[in-house]
Amino acid sequence: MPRDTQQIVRALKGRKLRVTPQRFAVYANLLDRTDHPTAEQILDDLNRDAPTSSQATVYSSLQALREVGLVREVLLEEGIRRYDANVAPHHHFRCEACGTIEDIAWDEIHVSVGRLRPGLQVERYEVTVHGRCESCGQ
Amino acid sequence: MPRDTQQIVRALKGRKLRVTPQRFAVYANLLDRTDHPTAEQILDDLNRDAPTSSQATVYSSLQALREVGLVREVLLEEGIRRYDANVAPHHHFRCEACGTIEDIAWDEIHVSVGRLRPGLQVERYEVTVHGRCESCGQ
DNA sequence: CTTTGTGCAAACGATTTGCAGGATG
DNA sequence: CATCCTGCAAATCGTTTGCACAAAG
Repeated sequence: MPRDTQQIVRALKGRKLRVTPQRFAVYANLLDRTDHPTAEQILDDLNRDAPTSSQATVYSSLQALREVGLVREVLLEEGIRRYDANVAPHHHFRCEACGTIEDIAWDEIHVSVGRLRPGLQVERYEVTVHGRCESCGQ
Repeated sequence: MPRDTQQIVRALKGRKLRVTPQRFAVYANLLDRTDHPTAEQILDDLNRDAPTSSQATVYSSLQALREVGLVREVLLEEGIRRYDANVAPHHHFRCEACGTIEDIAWDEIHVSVGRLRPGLQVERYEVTVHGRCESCGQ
């Protein structure tokens, strides 16, 4: 369910990215999923019905979107790069059974990172929680 | 500075791993560094002076060590797999400037992961802190 | 002596790159 | 119409695999 087209166009233009159909599609796709897909999954999804974008273009679009801060990379599994259009601070939960990744709202976890050992300047942090999701129960 | 040889041999045997020179070397190397090296860095380090181990062997040793719980994989950067012989629970700090990774003792950070949303069973969690290390100053 | 591990080289999968043609602002 | 982007295919990088030989227990 694509959201407001104008909004996406504005986001891209605002970041000085040319609005090409491919780039638009990649970002729109990411905005409409909460499953943190890999580049390959996005590509497959985009080309499901009709050919929309090439592999190289999806990769370069993701890179561009990441550089301008519209998309972030999520690293929770060995050698797998996932993407997320939710760039607001939040934590992640990963089901050890099925691999599903879910967002955890920032306030759901309380963290107090004092001023660690002297010399380390903290800029940001995030928590990764591992466990079992609802469907994988115990 | 290799630590007690006996200790390493015991650790391997205790996990039912044959004590080969290559496997011993990989684990010893990891025990003696705190920089969370990649497989390639370990390989280079081992073969610095004399050829010690082949690439394939380092990879398979790391996998074996990981399976028996002597080593863990650390994922903090895009597509980079690092290894750590410190398997006790702890957090990580990554300098955004130089990429250095440092361990943060478990008690240095206080986290309260309540029982998130119903259905999610928490097994473990860890915090990743991003910032600047001492040498990269402010 | 049985089983497991090593080394080599080939195979792989994901990501990147070079470049010519096409689209955007 | 200058610049940036796309698509293709080839190149690259880290990791894995198959297999014959060697070593460990």
